[in-house]
Amino acid sequence: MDNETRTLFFAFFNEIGIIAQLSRTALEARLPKGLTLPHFSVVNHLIRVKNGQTPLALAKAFQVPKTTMTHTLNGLVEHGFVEIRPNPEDGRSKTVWLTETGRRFRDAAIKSIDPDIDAFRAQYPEDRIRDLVPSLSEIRALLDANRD
Amino acid sequence: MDNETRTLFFAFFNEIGIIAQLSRTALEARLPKGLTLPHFSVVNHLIRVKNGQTPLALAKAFQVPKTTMTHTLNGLVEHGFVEIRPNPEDGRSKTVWLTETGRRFRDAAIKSIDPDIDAFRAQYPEDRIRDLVPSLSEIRALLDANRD
DNA sequence: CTCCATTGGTACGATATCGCACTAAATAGT
DNA sequence: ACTATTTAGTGCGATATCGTACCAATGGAG
Repeated sequence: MDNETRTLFFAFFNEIGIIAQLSRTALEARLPKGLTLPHFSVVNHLIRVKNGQTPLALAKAFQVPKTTMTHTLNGLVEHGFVEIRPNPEDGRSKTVWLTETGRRFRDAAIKSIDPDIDAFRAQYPEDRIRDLVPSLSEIRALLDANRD
Repeated sequence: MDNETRTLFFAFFNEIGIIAQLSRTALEARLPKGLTLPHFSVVNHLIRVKNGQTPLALAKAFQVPKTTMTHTLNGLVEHGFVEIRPNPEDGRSKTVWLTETGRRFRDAAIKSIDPDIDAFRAQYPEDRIRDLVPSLSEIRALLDANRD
């Protein structure tokens, strides 16, 4: 393979990786101690997408192994942010439901993150982000499909 | 803040996070067992950028805490991929040098990853990636600068 | 109905990541 | 020169991540 091509793709995925790392760190700095990006993401997902999802559905939504999701959900249960109930449609499965405490946690997190978004938006305009998302979404879907 | 704005930025960073995760997993599947993306990245960096860097310089290049870099370098030393020598210019510091084994590891890794890049490139053309990199690079630099 | 392959979830162990505290060397201020 | 501060690296403990093995429920084939 052409070396410049390889360098280009490495540079691309490298930038992606560093942005992921920096944004994650920035977000976690706003969360109460002991809570991580996955904790916030799951709660946010339950609000924005659908409450009462199964653990496996959540694991797939975030592209993590199911054991990792089990661990994340245990943390959320310990904090009282979600409740786990049996799945009436499948005895092997469970469902995950937000609690009022979980909603308050999410609202507080949003409130403390908003200023950071504003600051970032002032330096990198919303419209430019809007232009990037479809490309990234397509790339994400391709990588996901290529995964065996 | 406008809710749609917030959703947009969350979507953006979410796509970034998932791409980072999927690409990392895909790369690590090609590496010998026990070796991770950071291991490969450091070796690659020593070849592409500069041999004989200090651990702290490497930590900064990859935006990880220095303790994490210490851990990664220990793994590389155990595999015989790098040698650590004192830094003649600073008694507190060290320098990291590739070994011949390390070069071979890197060459073999590249060879096994190239087909994946080719497959991806067939679905998402190189030129579109080339267009994305400057924006991502700018965003990475902004996030890095905003980090206190 | 019985068997067997598949599926959802967890227990456990290995290891990656990272914050905190510490040491030793370098540097700045006086 | 002397002291205080900063800097490079490590030891250690906490915890996030993930692979393997396992169990229980499901669903399909006969």
